[in-house]
Formats: sequence, C-alpha cells, structure tokens
Amino acid sequence: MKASVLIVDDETRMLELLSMILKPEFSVTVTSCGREALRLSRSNSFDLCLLDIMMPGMEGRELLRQLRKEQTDLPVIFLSARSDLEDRVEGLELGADDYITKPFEPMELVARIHTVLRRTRKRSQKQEGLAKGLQIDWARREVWYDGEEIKLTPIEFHLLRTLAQHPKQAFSREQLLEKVWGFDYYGDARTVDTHIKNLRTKLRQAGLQEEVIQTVWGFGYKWGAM
Amino acid sequence: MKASVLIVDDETRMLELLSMILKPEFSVTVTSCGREALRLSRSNSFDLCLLDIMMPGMEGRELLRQLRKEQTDLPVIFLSARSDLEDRVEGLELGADDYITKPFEPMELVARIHTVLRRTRKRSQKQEGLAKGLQIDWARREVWYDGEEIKLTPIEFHLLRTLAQHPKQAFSREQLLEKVWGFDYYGDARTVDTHIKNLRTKLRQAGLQEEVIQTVWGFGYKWGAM
DNA sequence: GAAAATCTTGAAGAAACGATGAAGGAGTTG
DNA sequence: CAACTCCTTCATCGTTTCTTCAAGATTTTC
Repeated sequence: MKASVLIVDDETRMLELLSMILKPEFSVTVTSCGREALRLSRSNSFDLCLLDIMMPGMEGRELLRQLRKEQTDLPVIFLSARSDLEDRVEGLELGADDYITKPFEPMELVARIHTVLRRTRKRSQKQEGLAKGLQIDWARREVWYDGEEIKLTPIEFHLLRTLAQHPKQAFSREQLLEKVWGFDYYGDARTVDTHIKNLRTKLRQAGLQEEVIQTVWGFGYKWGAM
Repeated sequence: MKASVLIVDDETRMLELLSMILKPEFSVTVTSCGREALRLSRSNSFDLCLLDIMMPGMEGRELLRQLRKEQTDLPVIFLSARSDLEDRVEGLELGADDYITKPFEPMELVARIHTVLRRTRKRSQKQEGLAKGLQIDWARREVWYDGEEIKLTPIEFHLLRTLAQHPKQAFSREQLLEKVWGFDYYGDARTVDTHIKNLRTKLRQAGLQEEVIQTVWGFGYKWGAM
C-alpha cells in the first residue's frame, strides 16, 4: 500500500509539479491553503506532510506549530526556496523531520521522503502498539492513560510490560512467573491471578474500559488490545 | 571579547585551514584527538565546538554523546565530508546545533557559527530543564537556589548532575553506582539511599519545597522536576 | 448442575525505603 | 605528622508499601 502524502504549497504550479513527481510512488493529496491543510490532517490520516515554509497568510512555520499540537506524530518535511540557515534550523527546531531547498532533484525528493518515512515508522508504531491512549514509558517507569499517570507496583509494571510487549500472545502462569519473577522463583502460580486482578482494577479505575488483559481459560493471560 | 571555539578534526590540514579561517573572528583551540577534546572541554569553557563527524577511533558522534553528558550547554556544529541525510539527521538528533558539509565557503562557516552562537546564547543563560529557580553551574561545580549556594559534596554533586541531566528518567541504584561511583565500584547499593537522603535534606533546607528527587519504588530514583 | 478454573478479599509477613548514628577514610591545616 | 574536619560507608531500626497465599464467591465448561 502506498504511503499517503499531504502537500501544502501556495503556488499551484509547484503543487502540480510535486504532485506529478510523487504520484507514482505515493498517494497524494494537495492543498494551497493552510487552514485546509489543518482540516485535512484532522479528518484524514496521512503518513507524511510536505510543507512550503514560505506561504502567505498562515505561514508554513505557523502551520507546522499547529500541526505539532494536533498531530504530534505526523512527519513533516519543510520545503523552501531559500537555503537560509535560519529557516532550516528553525524548521528542525519546530519539529520538522527534514528540510529540502528548491530547486531540488525529483529523485532526491522521493528518496528523502522514503528515508523520513522509514525513520519515523517506528515512532508511530511504538505509540500505537498498545491500547488506544495507553502509553508506557519504560525509561521513566511510568504508565499513562488519558493524561493521567497510573501508579503501578514493580510486579504490576513488569507484568504489564511483558504482556503488552507481545500483544495477543498467550502466557501461562508459569511463563509469567519465569519472566516477571525470575527463573528461580518458586511459589504459588495463583499469585499471578492476584496481580492480574490488581492491574485490571487500576487500568479500569484510570478509565480504560476495554479489557486489555484477557483470560485464556485453562492456560493463562494475554494482552488483547491491538 | 572574542567567542572561544574548540575545533576537533583528525586531519591536521583541515585543522590548519579551519584555524586560519576562524582566527580573525574567534579565539581558536584545536585538537585532533577525541579524548583530548573531552579533557579540554572540561578544563576550559568554550562557547562553541566545531566537530568532524568522521573521525577514527572515537567517532564524532560518540564524542558528541560524551560532550552532551558532561557539557550539556556547549553548542556543537557538526562537520562532514558527506552530505548524507542520515548523518545530518542523526547529528541533529544527538543534539548538534547545526550541520555543515565540506566543502564549505569560509564566509558561510563564519556566518553559521555566529548564528548558532546568537541562537544558543539564551540557552546557556537560561539553564533549562531543572527545577524552577535551581541553577547548576557544571563548570564551577556550584549549585544555587534562590540566590544562595547549596554546598554539595563531590558525590552529591555528581548524583544531582546525573539525575538532573536526564529529567524523568528512572535510574536504578546500580546504574547510579556505575555512573557516579564508576563501573568498578563494588559496595552496598543502599549507600545511594544515604546520599539521596542527604541531597534531599540540603535541597529542602535551601528552600526547595518541590520533591525534585523522586523515589521509583522497587527500582531507584529519578529527577521529577520539569 | 457438577466440576474445574478463575476472581475477589483480606490479613500476615516480607521487602523496600527513610532516618540516624557510628566507624573509618580522605584530605587539610597548623 | 598529628590533630582536625569533612566525607563516605554501612548497620540498624521504625515505617511504609508491596507480595503472598488461603478461603470463599463467582464464572466457565462440559
């Protein structure tokens, strides 16, 4: 399936040119209006946005700022007539993923889009990989849902991590004991049940309605979301 | 007063060239060795570092990583023979402030250095990423809060630095032992607790109410502010 | 509807943390 | 070089938090 690209430029001639170059490789949507671009990005789900920095009215950088607020994960490539350093640096600071100056080689443009897509693919997958809106930050040891942190104990955290890292995969209690508690742990396997229950309670209290931890009857548990 | 620039490149011919170009405008120090560069950056206080990304031994990007650990505020401009996008993106992701490809125009190089200096001047004054009002001067090894200096012991300072340079990131006691005490230290991990406690006490006595050092139960500690 | 498995509850006790203080080491000063 | 101060380490104790497991309630399966 082709990646979808949103192109924003005020010059219609440039829009046509870009569209022509990218059509063979990507699914292209074009617009010359910043507001229209925002609206499109809200209703559609683009893989990438190609954005002219020099636009009258709502400038490219302002549009990027707005996009970053709403579509935090949408990769953006800036396009500019000038090869001005300030522009480039500012663009990258605002969160653009790359910067291309006109005139450009058609082949290079396509290549760069592919590069950015490859580089950002992980990013967008990583955040989705869990239940909608549930975010797990391993480095910070934090779990967030809907803007609220869910405080977990060490075992709960490890349990969540083990399950969520392998969505849909069923784990027996013994496997979980080994992975979470350690291979040398000896104890009642039903202890797992208690922690699963507590985890479920905490997730539910945080507002997560979906049953993300599913019971595999006669066996164990699995992560059900996504 | 001229701004001081540290130039790191393994090719002596390039060093001479760069030095010649920049001498009229900046106070220049050169080295062709990564370790030497680290040492220099510790003892001197440079305004900017010009760094070749393609260096044998300790590579440019590794050096940048080290620099970022120790001299969080030192602006860095990457220099590369290739105009490779990956390089550029990686450099900027690692925290480089700009990226210049060889060959370059002498005038352009000077201009870019000025631009980065202007842009980063605020940063070094602002001291971002810490608790409100808490200032840490890495070069002077001083910590200030609300106009008063907080006297810290070496371990306390190093501990504070490690935590504060990575806000929100959770560190286990073992990680802290390795980073602060050294990889070859063997001793009770709970020694960390004592120093954390002393640090907290000193920060509290200085008037810092916020709990900037948070306990990560069953794991370690993290810097909680910002 | 009985058997088996899971879910819930609660209380004992295990583990982790914070605080204190003493012993010993490092570095400094007279 | 001895006395002093400051720093580091670690053992200990009280407190908080987490884990475990047993027992009864509930659900699922056949």
